[in-house]
Amino acid sequence: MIGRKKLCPFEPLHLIKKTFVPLPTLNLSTFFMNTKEILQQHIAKTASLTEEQFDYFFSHFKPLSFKKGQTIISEGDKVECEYFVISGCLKAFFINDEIKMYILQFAMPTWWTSDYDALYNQTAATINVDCISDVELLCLSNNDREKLCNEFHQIEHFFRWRTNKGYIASQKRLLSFMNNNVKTRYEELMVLYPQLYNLVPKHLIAAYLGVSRETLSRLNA
Amino acid sequence: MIGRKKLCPFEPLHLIKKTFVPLPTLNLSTFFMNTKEILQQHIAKTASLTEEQFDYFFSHFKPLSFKKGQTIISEGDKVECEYFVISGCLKAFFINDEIKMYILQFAMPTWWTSDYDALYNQTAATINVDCISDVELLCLSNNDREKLCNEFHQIEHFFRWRTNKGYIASQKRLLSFMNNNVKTRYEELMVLYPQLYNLVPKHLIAAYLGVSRETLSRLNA
DNA sequence: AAAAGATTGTGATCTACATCACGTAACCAA
DNA sequence: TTGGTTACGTGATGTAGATCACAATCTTTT
Repeated sequence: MIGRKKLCPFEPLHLIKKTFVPLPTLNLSTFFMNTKEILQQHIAKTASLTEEQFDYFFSHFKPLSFKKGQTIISEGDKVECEYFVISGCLKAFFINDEIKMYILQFAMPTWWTSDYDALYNQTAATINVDCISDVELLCLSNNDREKLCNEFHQIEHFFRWRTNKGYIASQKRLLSFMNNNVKTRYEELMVLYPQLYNLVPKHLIAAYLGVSRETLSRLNA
Repeated sequence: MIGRKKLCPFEPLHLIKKTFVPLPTLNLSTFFMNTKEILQQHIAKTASLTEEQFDYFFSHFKPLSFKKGQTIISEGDKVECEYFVISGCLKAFFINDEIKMYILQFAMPTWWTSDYDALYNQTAATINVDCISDVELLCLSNNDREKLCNEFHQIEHFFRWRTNKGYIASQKRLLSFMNNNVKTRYEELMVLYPQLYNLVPKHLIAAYLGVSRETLSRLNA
């Protein structure tokens, strides 16, 4: 665990008042599943694969473990893979003039992350990905994804839907950025992902919201 | 044509100095193609369909014409279709508190537009789409898209790539929003789409950049 | 051609957020 | 336990961009 443990003021009151209840997004059933089952359950929501097909699909993923603070993609790298998060939390971020950091995405269990621009267009990475906590990942290469999409219609279907969801979420975030002030965006984020409140330090939340850590700190008053 | 006709200061100098040259993005060959050929050429870039398959695909599109100022999607509507632009220019926008407008997308020829959140999730529209100029569109229903994606692997492939490109562009715009000031964002937009300089009024450019029209106006100084 | 509406520029003032500076508390490693 | 690092709060001050107000063009309609 990283950051201080405090009650998240954005959780519904009944959760705060009662004794500890598992956070809704920390799915306990997921916690006891193995890596393969986690991916299988994730895929099954949008694509139907036979056991054999899924085994074949799964055989293209490489399991990886990283420690807190380790880097997975650095600016300038050739990007070969995308990553499916089994446990832990990553950040995908951009560093401006070697000074300011902007976080594009926190990647939590069952989320996918990479520098998709660099990955699809085979250009050097412009964003970085590193580990906010110890993490377990499944790594899928760009070539294998395209091969699998080509071999199985259902897999292409899955990836269309995944990207679709990402696109819609990205449009919403853009709108929120234009339309709302920092306080509103912070509240939106905390309502959507209350686990972030204790999982990541506040200056990273600020970097996600696109404000200074000082301004974020002053919002509580 | 809408807006004043002035030389776009963001075009390369040699284009400004010489007598009129067609803008690079106004593809003259496209101009003389018919509706079906425009869609066919667009699809052919990412999917290979036989003539019969394309005819079948095309038969699901409904051609529509609108006049400048007409509304295609209003907030609160049930959204049934997405639109492929043949000619003209649309804007997809959000209105905040019945006062401020934020433009999510200008849709130009061979671009697709809709309220994708409402379309995919079958919820009421939160964004509006209307016509900045007279437009010709091809309309494809959500049901037909899903049916076609299911029937033809290559069509699902096409839509995966289309969404993918949109996702990457959206992420880039988000980063630019966090990282750059108005002037830089304006210059980026004008370099990417110089035709917008004369095609749409400046207050719409401002609404796309997320600033007031006054601030945009003052940038020239 | 005249009237009405849209588009754009510009001054004056206000405000949300950034930046700099400093202090305190929690965590970690030896 | 101690010393170093990271996280976080808060005052003082600076600034990009918003808002309000008014005027000058340009475009469209009648």
